[in-house]
Amino acid sequence: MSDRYEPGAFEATWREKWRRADLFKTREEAGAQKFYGMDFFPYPSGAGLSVGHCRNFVPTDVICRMKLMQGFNVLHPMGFDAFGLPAENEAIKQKTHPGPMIDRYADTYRRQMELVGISYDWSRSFKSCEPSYYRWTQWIFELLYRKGLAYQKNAAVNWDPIDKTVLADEEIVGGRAERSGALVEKKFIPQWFFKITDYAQRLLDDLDDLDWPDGIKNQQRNWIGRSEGVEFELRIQSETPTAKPKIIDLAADPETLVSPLAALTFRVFTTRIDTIFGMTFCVLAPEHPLVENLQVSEERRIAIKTYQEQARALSDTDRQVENREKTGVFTGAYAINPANGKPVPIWLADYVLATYGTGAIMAVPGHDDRDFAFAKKFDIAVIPVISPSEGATELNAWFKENESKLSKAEHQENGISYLSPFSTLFVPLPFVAKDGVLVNSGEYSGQTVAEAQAALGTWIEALGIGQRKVQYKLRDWLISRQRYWGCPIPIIHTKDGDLQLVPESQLPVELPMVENYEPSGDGTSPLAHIPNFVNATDNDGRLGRRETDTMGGFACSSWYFLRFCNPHNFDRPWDPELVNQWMPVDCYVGGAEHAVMHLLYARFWTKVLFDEGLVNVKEPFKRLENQGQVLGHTPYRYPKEGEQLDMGQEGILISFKEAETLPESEIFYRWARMSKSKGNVVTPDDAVATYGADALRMYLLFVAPFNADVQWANEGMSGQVRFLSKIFRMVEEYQPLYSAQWRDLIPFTEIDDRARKVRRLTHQTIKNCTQDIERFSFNTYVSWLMKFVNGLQDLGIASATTNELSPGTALAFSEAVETLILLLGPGAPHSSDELWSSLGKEGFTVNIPWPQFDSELAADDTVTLAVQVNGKLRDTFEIAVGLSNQEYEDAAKSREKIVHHLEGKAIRKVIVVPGKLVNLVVG
RNA sequence: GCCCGGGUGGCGGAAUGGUAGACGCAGCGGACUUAAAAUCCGUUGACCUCAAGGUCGUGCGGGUUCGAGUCCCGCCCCGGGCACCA
Repeated sequence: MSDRYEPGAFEATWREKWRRADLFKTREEAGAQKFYGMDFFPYPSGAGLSVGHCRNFVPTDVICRMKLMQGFNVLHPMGFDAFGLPAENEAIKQKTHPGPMIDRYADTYRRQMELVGISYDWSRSFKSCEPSYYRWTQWIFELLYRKGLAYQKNAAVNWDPIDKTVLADEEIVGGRAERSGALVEKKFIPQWFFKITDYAQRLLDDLDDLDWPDGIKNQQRNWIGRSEGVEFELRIQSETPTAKPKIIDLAADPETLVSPLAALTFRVFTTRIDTIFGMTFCVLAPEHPLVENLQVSEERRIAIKTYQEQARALSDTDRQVENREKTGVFTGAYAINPANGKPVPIWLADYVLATYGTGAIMAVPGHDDRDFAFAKKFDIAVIPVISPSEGATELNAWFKENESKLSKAEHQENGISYLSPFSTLFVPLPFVAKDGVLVNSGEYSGQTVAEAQAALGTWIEALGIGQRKVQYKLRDWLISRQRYWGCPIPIIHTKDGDLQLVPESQLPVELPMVENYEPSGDGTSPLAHIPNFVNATDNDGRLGRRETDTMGGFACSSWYFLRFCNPHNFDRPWDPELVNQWMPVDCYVGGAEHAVMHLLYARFWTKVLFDEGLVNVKEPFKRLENQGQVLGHTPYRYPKEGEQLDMGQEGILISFKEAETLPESEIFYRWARMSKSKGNVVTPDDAVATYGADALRMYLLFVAPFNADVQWANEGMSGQVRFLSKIFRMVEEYQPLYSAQWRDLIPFTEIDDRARKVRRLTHQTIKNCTQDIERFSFNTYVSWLMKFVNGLQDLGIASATTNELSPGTALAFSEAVETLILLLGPGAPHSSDELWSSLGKEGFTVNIPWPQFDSELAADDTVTLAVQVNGKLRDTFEIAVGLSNQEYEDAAKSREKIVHHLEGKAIRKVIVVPGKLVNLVVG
């Protein structure tokens, strides 16, 4: 063996030995505990892996390898998320078929993962585009359909004109398609949805018990967007416009009551029912169906139509511009505020969304920012009904006195400025805080917001015009894609326009292998233009039409973790016994960008499958960890005069080659996510060739906390080369004195002070390494190993061969060397095996039991006691552990330096933290 | 605007309310060497001081505590997510 880390000499050899020994085939020993460790399902891109990807799966590998050594049955699989837009787009660009292309790319991924020594059980691998897999994706689709959780409806959807497909809300960022960057357009076509909204509450509730990063849990909570409120009905009165709208007293006007218009109603949802007395207008979304039924003058009808068309033409981006000026149009109709019987105008405005709640709101400009902005622009009354509790009484009195002045007409003349007389009594409007008291609200005046919400909710329910309701922002999951490269939806449209499921026995509906699969661009899938595919016989033997949309890739990744438990089952998606044996995934590792897509969908499917009794877990991923990104040093140049920059860019991306040719004043560097297009990718191939796989692994672990971003520097790996070399040298030098029998001999050998220190260090290191791997603190895991090596050197292991060692010390060093090699195993498995064999041992360290720490051996017999005077550190000294508080106190007081600080002062208080610190409070 | 993270030496970062800066990188000084590489030893937060020693120091301002990087209140800055969701 060499006295340094020479990866070229042994790493590939060990990987070959692991492969031949089938070392990572999943062990399923009866009686052993299980550990399911998994990385996110990767899409194998043509660029291959970068060291950034390794940052994900090296740590997972470390924890899986430790669990293997601890005797767990470990399931550590890897497969490929092969269906979907990225693969199809890439294949179109390359003028090839996505199937074979993905196979090639996946092979590259696998080769690179093996190069880094990841312990995947490849016998369980699959790609989501294989019929043997997607057969069961379709099977689950059918299950959802039968349960009423999959449905088709004509919907306004997000249309990506570049990728020529429909996209889910989640795939749109700032009005642009996340993938293609295209401005998303609106399109009305029939779409398939999964009814995830039925599970909103459970998806929210069950987050509480998950061991996930708080950030991800919060993102999911926000995405689900639960809010509690009241939904109630408003009656409408249409009327022809007059110069000044007259106020209609419904009760006093029998005509309005018999008029068919009087029966017109619409519903609104509010979370602030306590502000109902302050409702001064209502707003309908432009798309609200009621608008067509309003009887209004021709003039108004035209204005309304114009506004509706404007709103429809508006792209989502335009509509979502920050602080956009409010727009709207008065419908000419009035609704009756049920709280006080007063009519309020009904407006149309696009700040109310058709897709949330009822698509209509009661507007309370006094206590809502948006309503206030709208009221201000269109000069609508603003009536305060909530006040900070101080001053509420005076305010109420003022309202009582001035009630007559508060008519609508009066207000319109005075704008909102009429509030100024009591501005001293009132905070500026809109007052949106909830810690206030009702004013100007009839019998509810004086109640707190919370009290009034309860009372008014009850009142609405008793009146029979509404009820308390919970609303969610979560929308149903849009699953269909008008594209070729995806899992076909197993549905046949019959002649009569009915939908039928393809019988289970006929699954999978296979994707036809065709040459031309490019998007048709007409809003239909390319599959619609393949007669052999489209023409199908329905279940009654008649000619029907096959559904030609395919499922988005998130369907495939919503259950793959179940298939890994039983990947080659031909008859069933999985054997429940096997799935229940392995599930849930104990540790799931991947990027934070999937917070509200994949992770929410997979949870939804798992719950549906749980309800069906097909799995016995309600949640798929017990623990989730997000790795930080690896950023590459990326050169840019400043723009030349007149040159256009992309949004948010400060310069123009250039290659490293180009950067070398330009003067320093014209270029600058930024840290950017590694990507092929930025040319800043460091591949594992390069890193392994130059520094070695173990050096790469150790550097990835050590460079930063697991979830923090990393600024990549190749030089960092040379530090790990140095550290590993140090270990090789140490083991090489100690090898002649190594005794494999240390465990048996130590009990019969005298352990001197030095031996005790060696053993203490060894056992403390075992404890710390085990704990830190468990809690994903890999950087400190590596640093404990470094301290271990440094410590053994300080204890003279290097001079062991030249100096006489006591038998006990020699055995203690043998234990230490062996332990070091085993603790190193998860991080640097090649080196671990190489060192292990250099001690004359057979086999692989991954099969050797993980070292056990002995708390007695790990315990210190002396401590460094810190002595503070008035909280300031004044002295430290070594003292035995296990003394009484009094003994520590006395020892501290007798220290020379301390005596000096105590001179002439009285000790008022003494705090003793046993074995740590004594704080003397003097005055 | 709302919701999450985060702010510690020249750099990456450590630190269950108890000795701030572990471990490493980079630097500096030295040993070995004809020389270099490799390796080893020492040193490295700032300031005051010949020294012993002392003062300050974890984004800013307050507070709780015998004791605060850590807890509380109020801000500032950076990163991420959501956003006219009633």
